[in-house]
Amino acid sequence: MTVSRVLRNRGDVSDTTRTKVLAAAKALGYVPNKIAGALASNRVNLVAVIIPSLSNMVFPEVLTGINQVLEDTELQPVVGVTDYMPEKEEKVLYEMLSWRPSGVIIAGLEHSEASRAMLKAAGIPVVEIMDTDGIPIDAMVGISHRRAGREMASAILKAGYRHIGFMGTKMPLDHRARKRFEGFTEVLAKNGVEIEDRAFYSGGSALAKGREMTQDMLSRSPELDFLYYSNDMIGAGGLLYLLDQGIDIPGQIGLAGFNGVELLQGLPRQLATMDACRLEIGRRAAEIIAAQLSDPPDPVETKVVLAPTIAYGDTLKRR
Amino acid sequence: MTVSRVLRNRGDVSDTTRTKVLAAAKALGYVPNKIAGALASNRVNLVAVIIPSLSNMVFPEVLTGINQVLEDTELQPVVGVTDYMPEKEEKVLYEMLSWRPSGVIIAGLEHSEASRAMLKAAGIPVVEIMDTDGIPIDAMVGISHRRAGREMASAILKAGYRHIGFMGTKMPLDHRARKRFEGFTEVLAKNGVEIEDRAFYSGGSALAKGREMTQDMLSRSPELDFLYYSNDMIGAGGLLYLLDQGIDIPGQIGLAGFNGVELLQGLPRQLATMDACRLEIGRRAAEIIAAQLSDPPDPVETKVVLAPTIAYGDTLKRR
DNA sequence: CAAAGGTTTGTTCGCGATAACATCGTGCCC
DNA sequence: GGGCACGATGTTATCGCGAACAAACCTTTG
Repeated sequence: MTVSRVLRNRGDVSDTTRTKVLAAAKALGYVPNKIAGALASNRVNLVAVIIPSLSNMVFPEVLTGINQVLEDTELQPVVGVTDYMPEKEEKVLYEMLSWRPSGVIIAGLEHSEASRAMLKAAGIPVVEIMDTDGIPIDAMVGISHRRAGREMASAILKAGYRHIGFMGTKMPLDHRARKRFEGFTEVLAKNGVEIEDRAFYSGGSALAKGREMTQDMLSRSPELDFLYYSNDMIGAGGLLYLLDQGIDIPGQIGLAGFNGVELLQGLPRQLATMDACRLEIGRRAAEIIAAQLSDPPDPVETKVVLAPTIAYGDTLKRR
Repeated sequence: MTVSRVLRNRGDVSDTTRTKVLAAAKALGYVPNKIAGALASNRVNLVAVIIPSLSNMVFPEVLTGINQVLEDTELQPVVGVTDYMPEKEEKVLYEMLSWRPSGVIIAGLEHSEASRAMLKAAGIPVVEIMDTDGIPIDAMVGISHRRAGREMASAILKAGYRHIGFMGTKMPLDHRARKRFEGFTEVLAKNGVEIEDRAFYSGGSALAKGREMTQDMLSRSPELDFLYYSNDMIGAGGLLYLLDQGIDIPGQIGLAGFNGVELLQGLPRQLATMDACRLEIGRRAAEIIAAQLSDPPDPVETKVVLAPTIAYGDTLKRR
């Protein structure tokens, strides 16, 4: 018991025994068994973080934000990846919950019935992140992707572009991309504009795909004067292709992506994009979890809607 | 006990009771407590994966390889990030080991004395990955970065370049980058060539840094005819800059990076690089863990040295 | 129909820690 | 010097499950 107290820094232990215990622990290479500790204390201090993908640049940045905040607490994030598949999300969630984490941060607002039931039944703080177009189970932090789509559409129309092509990923289950697209077309429709060509890809190097798709689309639909990409990577590919071709950007053709990835800063031109507030989302989500778990719970805003900001860069005319 | 048997699919249970149990579990939303299970059975089925960074594109790919293999087993990876800091590695390792994982996959061969002691004392399979220039604690999978550096140097010299500049990250603790550099300079030295200029960066967008640094270096040392970058991202930045400047590549200046990232496929020119076998490393490491944990342990090769292959691309003359 | 043997279900104990409470010492005060 | 308070240390029960063994229940067979 004294050893336990020393190693957890809890309760009074005299300095002499404390040092003796620490010395012995070191000599023996003793590593406490958190499994037993967690069982006995009913406290786990793990936060399950469930995201669709790691190979995306956007989620690692969210993780960074989460880490930054949790580092100052005793909480530790544990990451699970769903590959955008609801069944896998369900499985990962089940696995995670069976470790009885202290909280859950999960991407998106769309989950299977079973997943929602598990989250509700878990009796722990749940923060749904990235997206705010929907009703959260508990807390949420994100941006409105519908609004992001709408704002980009407005900016494009205001700049005078009228013949718009769209390129995105072939991901029916990426609800956020879908919502952006919906918001985008909604504003276009209100202004009597329709998307004139579209293309979707899956797999491969996004940059290379952006190139190819742009080439294909322009040869198919040479009248286009604007290309909207569902992410910056393919947008960057398109940009590089158009620059190669000596096309006037943003005069002849305008371009925009989404995400505000750091990569863009190194391109010959700055691609117009919209910041998805990834780091901030991670931080705020972690803060909500931490606040709800502190004793007594700190009051926090549990429905956080961040405002994505448009970056015009060099590929979208301004008026 | 019968419930336990049903939920773990272990032991004989009649179909009638099995269905009854499953129905009840579902109705109650019962999620078994793995903490208690792990404590009782002394089996955890977690594999600790300890890597320096997630924002790098190289480690996510290793993780993908690990995932691919572990998905077919009952093992589950748990990721810890060290930010290239030995103290943090030590801390993360300690935290991880206190959950008593079934195996450890850890990047690099260089660890603090304490970390090595913990790994040895843990009594579980340990696979050190990425690098093979050194002596592993237990198993290792990777490439020789020294050799990678040497081979690139040979290729560059063979192509006739003699005035070489180097750009890399300011990371004294990235041992693999260091070893590549050592191998590189070693071959140069043998051929009476020295690196004529060098620059290091930290933080920021690698692509943008590649641009800036290349510009600076060439204005400082205009006589250079080859630029060797410690990673593809800054190499790509340099490439884009030089193309902007209308410089003849690979005639006037040759370029090479390292890693073989997918990104490169979308660039206007293919940057010369060397594949680090990231996916393969992840897969092999996971296979070693899985094999050693199967009962009885499958025999596997525990010292796997993969051969990095050079890709000449369009930025390195061939002869 | 009893014994044997297999299948299914139940009991007990312990995993390694912590919570809660109990005990031991020491110093202080009246 | 006795009583008390408080800090330091020790005891016991418990967390939820699985291992190992025990018991109950079937089925088969001579």
